[in-house]
Amino acid sequence: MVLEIDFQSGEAIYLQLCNQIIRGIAKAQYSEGQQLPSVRQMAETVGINMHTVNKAYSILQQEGFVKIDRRRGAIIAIDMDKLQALRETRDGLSVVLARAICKGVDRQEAHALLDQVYDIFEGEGDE
Amino acid sequence: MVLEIDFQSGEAIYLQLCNQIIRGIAKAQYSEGQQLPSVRQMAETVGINMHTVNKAYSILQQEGFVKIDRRRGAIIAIDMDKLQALRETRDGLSVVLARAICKGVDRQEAHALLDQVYDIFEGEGDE
DNA sequence: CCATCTGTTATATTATATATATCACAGATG
DNA sequence: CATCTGTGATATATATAATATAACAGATGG
Repeated sequence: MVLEIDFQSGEAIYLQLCNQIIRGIAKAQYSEGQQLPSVRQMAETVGINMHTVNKAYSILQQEGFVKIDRRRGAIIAIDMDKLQALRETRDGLSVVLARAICKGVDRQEAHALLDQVYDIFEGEGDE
Repeated sequence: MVLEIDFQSGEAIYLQLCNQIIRGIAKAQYSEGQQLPSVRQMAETVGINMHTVNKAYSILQQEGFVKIDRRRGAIIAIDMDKLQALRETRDGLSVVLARAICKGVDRQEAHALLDQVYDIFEGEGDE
C-alpha cells in the first residue's frame, strides 16, 4: 500500500498516517491479522521519525484498529464495538453534514455522496 | 443560542466555536443576515479571550459562513459554492466512513445515520 | 462633541502539541 | 550472540493555541 504524506499540509503527520492506514483497512488493502511495517521500517520508508510512527500506531491501537505485539509489531485487529462505532459515526457525520446543510447540500445529494464513498471503499480494493 | 465550550476537550476552543456556530446555522437557529455577538461580547459570554473569538470568526468568514462588517460585526452570510461544498462534503464523509466501514457499519446503517442527522438539523430548530 | 461601540493590529507571554534526534533497555528470534 | 521488535527517557526546535494589554480608525447615538 502506498502511503503519501503531505508535509505542507496543516494536518499533523501522525494523523495523516492514521487516516491513510484506516483508509487502507477500509479498502481491504490491509486485512485482519496482517502486520504493519515496524515503526523503524515505516519511519524509514515514509521519511519521518520513529516516534511519529509510534504515536500513530498507538492511536490506532487505542481506537481499536490494531493490536501491538512485542514480537511482531502492529497487527491489524479490529475491535468491534458496534454501538460505539455507530455513535462515533453519527457524531462524525454531524460535523460534516452541518457544513454541508449550510451550503445547501440537500438530503438526496448527501445520500448520493455517501454511496459514492462506499463504492470507492468497496471497490476492487486498489485505488 | 447556547454555546457550550468543553475546556477539557483536546479540540481547540476556536474550532469548537466554529463548529457550534455552523451547527447553529444548520439548525436555523441563526439565519441569513442575523448578526453574531461582537468578539468582545462573545468572549465575555463564553469566558474566553477576544482573540480566540476573532480567530473563529475569521475562519467562518474565510469558509464562507459569515461576512464581517466593520460597523455591525460578524453577520451570517452563506457563500454558496455548490461544487466546492459537494467536494468538501465527500472528502469529509470519506474520513468518517473509512472508520465506520472498518468497524462493520454497513451502507444501510450509514444511510440511516445520515437520515438521523438530517432529521436533527431539519427539526424544529431548537434542540 | 464625546463617550462608546465596532473590527483590527501589534506585541508579549505562557502553555501545549508536534516532530525530531539520541540513547538505552528488555524481550523475542534465528 | 547479533538482530530484530516495542518501549522508555531525555533533549531540542518549532508551531500552534490562548491569554493579556494596548492602541487605532471608523461608525453610532445621545
